[in-house]
Amino acid sequence: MQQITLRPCPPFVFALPAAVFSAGDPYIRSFRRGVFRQLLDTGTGLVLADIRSTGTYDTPELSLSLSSDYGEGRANPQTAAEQVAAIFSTNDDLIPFYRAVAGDPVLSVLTARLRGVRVPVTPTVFEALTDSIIEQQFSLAAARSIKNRLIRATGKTLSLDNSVYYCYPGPSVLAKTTETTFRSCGLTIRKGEYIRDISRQVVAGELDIEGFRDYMDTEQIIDDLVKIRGIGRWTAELTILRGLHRPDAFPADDVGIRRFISEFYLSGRKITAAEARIFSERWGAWKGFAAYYLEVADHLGIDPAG
DNA sequence: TACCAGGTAAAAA
DNA sequence: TTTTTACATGGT
Repeated sequence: MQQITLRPCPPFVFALPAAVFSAGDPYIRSFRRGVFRQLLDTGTGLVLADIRSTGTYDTPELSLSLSSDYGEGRANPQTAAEQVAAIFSTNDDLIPFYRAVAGDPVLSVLTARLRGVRVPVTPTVFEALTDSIIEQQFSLAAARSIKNRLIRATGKTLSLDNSVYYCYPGPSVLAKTTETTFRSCGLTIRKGEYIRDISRQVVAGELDIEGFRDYMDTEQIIDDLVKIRGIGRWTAELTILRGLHRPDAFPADDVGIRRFISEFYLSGRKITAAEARIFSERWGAWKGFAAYYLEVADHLGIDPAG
């Protein structure tokens, strides 16, 4: 057991995002009694991370308890801490975002109500990409169920205190996952092919997904991603928002995002993806974060007019 | 019980 | 070139 302390950039809230995005399977990801728990793959070993908030809103502090069944020093605790920092976006400075949308009638209310909330981020770009493929077309509830089954079927495991925890499978595992396994988890045969083909390209060194972090231009990343079979613009933009954590990635094709704009700004009038893309320009380089705040507000039933 | 839900590629027209 | 269709599970 090792203890590490993270000091997020204020303002920071922990409980709300942790609660909203716990997985529905406590052995994959859970949030109970103030403790967020997830198994992380550091590359040199698996680490079960227990994360709790020990600071305040303006002087935030996250305390990590890292457990492993590997010998001391095998799994790198610093890598685990970096993954936790990524998941909770602890290094985000939200103030420029809040300043940019201060004149927006809806977001000025939401950023006050949700002050400190960050877009949840996956430890790897690969995870964001496979997540997004699984979520294509389906309701999020259905996608989550399928995702959890895939993690249980293929993810590495760690046994601690008579419990078995599962972590998200990497490309080396998914490259070898059979059609039968994908299908038994509820994926379409087609989606199984997408994920397996992408994983094989990553393993073969033909595709450097994590390397997209180094690209300067978001549009260039979208152009490169949509060349891959199974990835359309929606998947590319969602991946860039959740995996690369770019504030300007805005999945305009998303029916949810279009619904939020419709409900919050247009008295329910439906809009097309093209209209949503134009609408989002009012949020400039922060349109991705803006969309996420609308999503959380919708999820929590917050009425920006009330 | 139906029917729809945070797309995409491939087939058909 | 543009328009349809198949896909698959969970919620209502």
